[in-house]
Amino acid sequence: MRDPAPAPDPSSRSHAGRTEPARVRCSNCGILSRCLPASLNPEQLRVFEESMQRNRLLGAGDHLFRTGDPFHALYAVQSGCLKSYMVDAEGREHVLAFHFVGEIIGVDAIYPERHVSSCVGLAEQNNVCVIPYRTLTRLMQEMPALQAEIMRMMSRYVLTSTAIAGDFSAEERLAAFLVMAAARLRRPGGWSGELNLAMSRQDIANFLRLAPETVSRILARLHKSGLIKADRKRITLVDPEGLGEIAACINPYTRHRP
Amino acid sequence: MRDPAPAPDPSSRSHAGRTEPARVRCSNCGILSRCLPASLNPEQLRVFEESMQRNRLLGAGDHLFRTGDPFHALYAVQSGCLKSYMVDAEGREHVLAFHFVGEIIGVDAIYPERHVSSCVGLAEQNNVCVIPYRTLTRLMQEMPALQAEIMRMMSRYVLTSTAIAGDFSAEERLAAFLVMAAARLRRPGGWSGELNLAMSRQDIANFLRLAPETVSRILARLHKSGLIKADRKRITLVDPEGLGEIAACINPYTRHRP
DNA sequence: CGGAAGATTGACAGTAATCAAACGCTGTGG
DNA sequence: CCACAGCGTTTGATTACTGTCAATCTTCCG
Repeated sequence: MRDPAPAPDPSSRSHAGRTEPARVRCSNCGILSRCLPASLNPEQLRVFEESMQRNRLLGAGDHLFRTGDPFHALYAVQSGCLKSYMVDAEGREHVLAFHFVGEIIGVDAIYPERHVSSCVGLAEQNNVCVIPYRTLTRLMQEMPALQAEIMRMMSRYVLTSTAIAGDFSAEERLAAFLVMAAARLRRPGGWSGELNLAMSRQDIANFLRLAPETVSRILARLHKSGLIKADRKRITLVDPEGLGEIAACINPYTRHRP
Repeated sequence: MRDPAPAPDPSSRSHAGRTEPARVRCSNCGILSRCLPASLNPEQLRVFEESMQRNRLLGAGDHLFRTGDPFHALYAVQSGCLKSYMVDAEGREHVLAFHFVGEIIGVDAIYPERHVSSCVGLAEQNNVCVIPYRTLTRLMQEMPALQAEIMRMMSRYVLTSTAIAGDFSAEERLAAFLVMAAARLRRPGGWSGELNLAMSRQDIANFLRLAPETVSRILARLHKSGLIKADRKRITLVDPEGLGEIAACINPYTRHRP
């Protein structure tokens, strides 16, 4: 999330601004291995790059799109962290998903052809690659590897959606959230056990359909149990196994790997 | 669900048996307009048909697949109704989805390459078309219309998953469930307002993360309010508008249509 | 007809929400 | 450099929605 961005394009260093950064070269991107075009060969990768629009750089609170916006493109998170949310008729906010580095945003808008949720940046800098949908579908025709990756990606999306949707206790859901976040933030290189969450307690609560007070209380309880260390947004998984046991029910990420 | 099956293949009348029915011809199928190959031209349709395996005919309680089974194919519901569910470590059953006529089963297994849920028939007869995944991905390459339909289908899957997952009251979720079921069961031809649910109260409860008693109570309450008539599995939506108001929050099906 | 399974209704309990207040960062301005 | 405002977080007390336990009723088959 707010970790040192993995080999960002130099031009994106024109930070602070909505001044559009230059188009990113996937071949130089530090997160290529975890992104959509991971399995493309060099020539395909070049074609894929060519079809991307300029990246968008969002500060904390900047919107990528809002409910009702027409759907034109999917987005890949190059750095940062974003949340998709809806506000219902009663004014309650529902967080549908958090989007970490390497993940794809916007699949829920394909069918309705416009965005049903809003998407906002959480980290201080959020760099997203813009993948025009029309182009993407064309490329899928030519690149079986890309098509396969997209199908996997959407399948994974369904898995994660159904995971938290289940009938689990507050503690189980929060534990699962932490384990999932850890799995999704983990770099191939290894991992210290320390999370740096970009989202607020309120966001976590709205995602897990809990009150923010409940999130605090459970985090405190897990802390006292010695399973985690919770200091504001810096959360350390002291006993991942123990956490995983609590979250045993859920967690597609730990259960099934191809 | 248990409605008169829409123009089923004559051979499927060899009911009662697991004796495999002959391959169904999509071009003759009564639900073609609501199914995956809806937008294919006649020639493409012929090719699509050729690549299908024999249909599977399931009685109530028969399993289509179980957790852990290797993933080879997606399934399209030609008639009947099925549920996907998981049993967690504590032995609780979680219903992930109900599958109505025209809907696709198995997308959550694409990523893990084996089934993470079990799928079982609910109606007395459930006829599902078997679409080998390997073949499907090949056909997608050649048929843009098929590819587009699959992307829409998976997007819709994400939408419905996130709908019920939200933080809504028991009444809101149940109302939304009824409205969604009505929308998904509605024939193009029109509709009386009467539902014939194939699933038990327990199934509904496990899907909506409620106790079966709560489902009963809320149905009774909605009945007294004059919004529905609930007689066992036969539920009539007397005041769909009123129901829709309660479910205002959720319901991708009523909200966004392309 | 009788038994079993599912559905309904009632009484009570528990988890998590709500209301309320205090605490601790963070950033600003004196 | 420190004071203070503002916001998010934490903690406590109480409420309420929904779950659990239990009994009854209905339907469906054997």
